[in-house]
Amino acid sequence: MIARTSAHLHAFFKFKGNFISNSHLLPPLKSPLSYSQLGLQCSTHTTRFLASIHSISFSNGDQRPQSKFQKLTSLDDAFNLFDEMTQRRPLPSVVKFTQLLNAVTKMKLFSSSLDLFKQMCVIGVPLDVYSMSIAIRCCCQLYRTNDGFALLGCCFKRAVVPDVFIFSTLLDGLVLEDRILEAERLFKKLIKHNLCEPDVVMYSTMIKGLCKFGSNDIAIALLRLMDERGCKPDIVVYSTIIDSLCKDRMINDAFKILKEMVFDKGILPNVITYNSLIYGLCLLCRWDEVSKMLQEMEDVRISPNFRTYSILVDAFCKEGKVNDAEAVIDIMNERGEVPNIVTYNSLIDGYCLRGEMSKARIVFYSLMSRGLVPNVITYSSLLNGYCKNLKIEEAMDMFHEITRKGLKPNIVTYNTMIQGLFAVGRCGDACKLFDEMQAQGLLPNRITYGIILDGLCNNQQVEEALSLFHLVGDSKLNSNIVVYNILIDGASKCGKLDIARDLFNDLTLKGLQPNVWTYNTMISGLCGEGLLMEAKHLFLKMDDSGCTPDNVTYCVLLQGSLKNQHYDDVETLLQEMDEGSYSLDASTLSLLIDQTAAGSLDRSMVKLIGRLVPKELMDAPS
DNA sequence: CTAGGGTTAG
Repeated sequence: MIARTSAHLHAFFKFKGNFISNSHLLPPLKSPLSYSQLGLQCSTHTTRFLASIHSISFSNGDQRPQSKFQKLTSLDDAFNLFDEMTQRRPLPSVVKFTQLLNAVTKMKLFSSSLDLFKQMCVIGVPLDVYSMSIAIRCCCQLYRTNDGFALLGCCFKRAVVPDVFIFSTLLDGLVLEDRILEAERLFKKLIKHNLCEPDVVMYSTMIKGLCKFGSNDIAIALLRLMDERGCKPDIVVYSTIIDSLCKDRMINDAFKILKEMVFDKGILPNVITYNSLIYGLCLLCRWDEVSKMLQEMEDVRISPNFRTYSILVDAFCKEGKVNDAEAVIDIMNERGEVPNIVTYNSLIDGYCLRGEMSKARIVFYSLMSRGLVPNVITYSSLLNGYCKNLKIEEAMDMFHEITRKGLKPNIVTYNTMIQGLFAVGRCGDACKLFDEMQAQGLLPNRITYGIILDGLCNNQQVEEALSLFHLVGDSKLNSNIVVYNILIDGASKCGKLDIARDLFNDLTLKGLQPNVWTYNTMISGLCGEGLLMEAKHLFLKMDDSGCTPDNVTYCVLLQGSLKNQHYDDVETLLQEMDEGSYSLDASTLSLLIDQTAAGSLDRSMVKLIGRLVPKELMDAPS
């Protein structure tokens, strides 16, 4: 089974290792810009689509605004109205058709909207810059930005001059598809060739793209540039940047930008800005400041909305503070913000992560009694809970329940289940499921890869994991510090410290930054082999390279020092911990107590040790 | 009659 497994995995990752898509480069544009110069290929589908578009002259219908377009609530109504309009003679104006198109687009029915657009072309409604921009937006929202560019080509052909709306929409499409290089290129061309003067929306779209790509600095540079060019950044631009900084845990920078917005530009934050900041503070577990933010919102009379509550519920659950999450849900109910399935999913996940499966099930039944329908995420959380508790049969039941309920397990479901099978040592079944997943048309991702490497390492198949790793080679999959952390841990735990060292050196050569985990794993491995000097050396090195040691680092080093009778080091470490507000974990603490009792550790340290005991351990009866 | 920002499973 093992041999079959590995051949299998190898074969897969060898050929599919690079499934993370690369952006396609746009050829440089020449002025004047034309569709073909944008270099985007039409699909056959698009070609047919274009072929169906004809320009025929039209008669003007009446021009008064009609509210019936906004009143449309169902697609059927829209189609009926469309049919009725096409029967009228003279044909209603393009404005009427565009209003209808817009109504359907507002319902997010982009495909239907495009169908209507095609029919408009067929019956000869002339296209103007408005109708074109809506059609292009539909393409872009459907992740068919290339088709959007094809329509841009139509604009050129029929002398519709594309405006800043159309270009912003296309830019947004490229950003949506992660084609950031092309987005940048398009943006620069537009400015360079004076095709349109970017407005605040276009800047904000480009800034969103830069943030998404992880270049907050460049995004901020663009913020400065727009200001210089006389385009005033507004709350959306600022909030985009603030949100990105918050997501990247750069909360201080986020507050700096916020201050600039408020004090230099006189723009007050709104509920969206607050939500971003609250999210960022939650990520960093800075609960005091979260509550300050909520207080501030109340002071300036901005009510928290559904998303605010959702962020809080989710954050509390992730922190294990499920009771606090429950309290937030109560508040939501009181204030008429009805919790939805996502809210309850967070709660279920919170209980599952704490292993409180019966409570998770209670929430599960209560959400159903409220008429909410569990989705694949609900089941995946429960599945994950059972897996983490090593209740593999229950997990399997849950897995099958998903299909029984007519839902489809997704990549997360499979990843979770595969991880669960590895956790109980059922490697063969894990691999079978890996096959099944692909048979279902799901592509393994970097998480799958990590789970498999980790699963192999923890089931005495480190060699297998390493050969899989080498086979994947220089692919993007291996440019991930997590992969190294798993392998370094696996290698050192089975006594292959040389390999662990090699991996550690290799990652730096690749330009990867070791993180706290990497250092902790290496230090732990070195301590395990009694190589205290080398471990201490690495400890100093990590601090030098800007990686702050955490509790784990100190506890690992303490345990190493204790087990190797380096009592001087124990004292130094304890003092450093005291100065840096670190705390002891349960196992290190009990080791310290044992050694003090046995007389090998000086009693003068007891007081110091006492200060390092975290509150949780004090309360726990042991 | 057309374009931009916030939460959500591993």
